[in-house]
Amino acid sequence: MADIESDVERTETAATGRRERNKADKLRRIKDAAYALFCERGFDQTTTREIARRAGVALGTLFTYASDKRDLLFLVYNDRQDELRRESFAAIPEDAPFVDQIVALFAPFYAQFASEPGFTRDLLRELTFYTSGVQAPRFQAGRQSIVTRVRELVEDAAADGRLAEIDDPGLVAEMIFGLYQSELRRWLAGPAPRKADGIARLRRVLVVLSSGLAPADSITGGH
Amino acid sequence: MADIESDVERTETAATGRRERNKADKLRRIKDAAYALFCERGFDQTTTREIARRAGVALGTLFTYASDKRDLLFLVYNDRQDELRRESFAAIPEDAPFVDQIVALFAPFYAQFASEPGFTRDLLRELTFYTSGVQAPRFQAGRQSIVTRVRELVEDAAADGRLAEIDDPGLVAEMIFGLYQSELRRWLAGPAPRKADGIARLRRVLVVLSSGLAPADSITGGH
DNA sequence: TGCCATAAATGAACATGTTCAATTGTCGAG
DNA sequence: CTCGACAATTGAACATGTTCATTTATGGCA
Repeated sequence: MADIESDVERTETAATGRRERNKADKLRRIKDAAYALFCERGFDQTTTREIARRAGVALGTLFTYASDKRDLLFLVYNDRQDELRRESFAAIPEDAPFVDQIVALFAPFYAQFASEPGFTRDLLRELTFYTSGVQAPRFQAGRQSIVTRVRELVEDAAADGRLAEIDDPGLVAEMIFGLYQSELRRWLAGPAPRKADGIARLRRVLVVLSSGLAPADSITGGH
Repeated sequence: MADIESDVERTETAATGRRERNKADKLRRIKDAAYALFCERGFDQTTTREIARRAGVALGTLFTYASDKRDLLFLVYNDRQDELRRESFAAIPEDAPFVDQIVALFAPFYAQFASEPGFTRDLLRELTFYTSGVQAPRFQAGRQSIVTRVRELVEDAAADGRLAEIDDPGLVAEMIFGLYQSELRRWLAGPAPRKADGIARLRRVLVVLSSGLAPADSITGGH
């Protein structure tokens, strides 16, 4: 038995010990099981026992990786949020119209959410005032960094004249993020949200908002 | 026994039968107990058994008045929402600046929510994609009627020149409601939200939005 | 008044989230 | 290799939302 384990150990990454590797494996299996079941059945209809069974761990093990069932949702989503954030930050075109930049920033989220609308609905419900779980700080930090990126875009656009002077870029960034969220909710309230529809509505909303943010001459020029 | 019951019946409102009156009494007690406990302990920490005990009914009786625990939240809130809506519609000043009208519309909600921030947080979480419960249609209808009132205010303001021409008043109304909601969430994320702070921020947000909605001359005139 | 049909209420039984004392597995020291 | 210390895992026990067969209360009728 000791020989076999030694063999396995050698074929795996040598740097990490067995304990560490077992933990990582279990975490991976738990995340996969939870995500699959949340998508298949929805958050409320998924039981923690079923997640544990599919992950091949005991029921209690779940609660050493997440503080509670809600936290499992964010254990799963936080990884995805990081990917999406990287992807979306990378997709922002430089020197493009402000609205195009914001749309490009949010587009990857729409793409992901359209593929799993049920999961996203549950997420949007559970993230409301979610601060207690172990995964909460990481989630909230990720979200904050998106708002910060929006603020930077506002500041840059104001600096080079694509937008008018902005008194409070932070306030505007939070307004844009708030509008994005409410659009997301409306979009997901329908039965089968399509990315193109969501993006189109978001653009219209941003155009209405921009009218007030654009330089004065661009407004008077438009009429 | 029959005599006593007859006496009671005569002293009460004669129009309704005993069965109907009993139901109304129970419903009242259930609403009161649920609201009190949701406020005291929060939604998650309140047990249905405790609500039933305080209301003086059996556990199962709760579920003849609400489809589930979440529905109890809206059984309680729907009455309040109706009051708040009446109050807020009545408080809208005519021929006042558009932003003042919107602020007046939402002010009663801020007042109520400031008095029970915990209850409101739970409500904001649970109302997300809430459509299954018996109380859901009434709640969603009430909410829709607020959006409709906002749209009317937009249309009226556009008609008499307090705002610029609006292509899609419905879209603008939904934007305003969306901004109100996101402001509410931010306001309630703090420890002890004060009405004046929430209203002040809402006003600032509406002013930023209005810049784009105002007639062109009022913008160029401002600078 | 006595009786039946039906609405309403009941709480035991079940399903599922969560805890925690007991067990098992891992690592480093000798 | 063996052992002790500690980290990780386990699942039985408990707490609480929900269901439903049974019981109780009510109103109409003879």
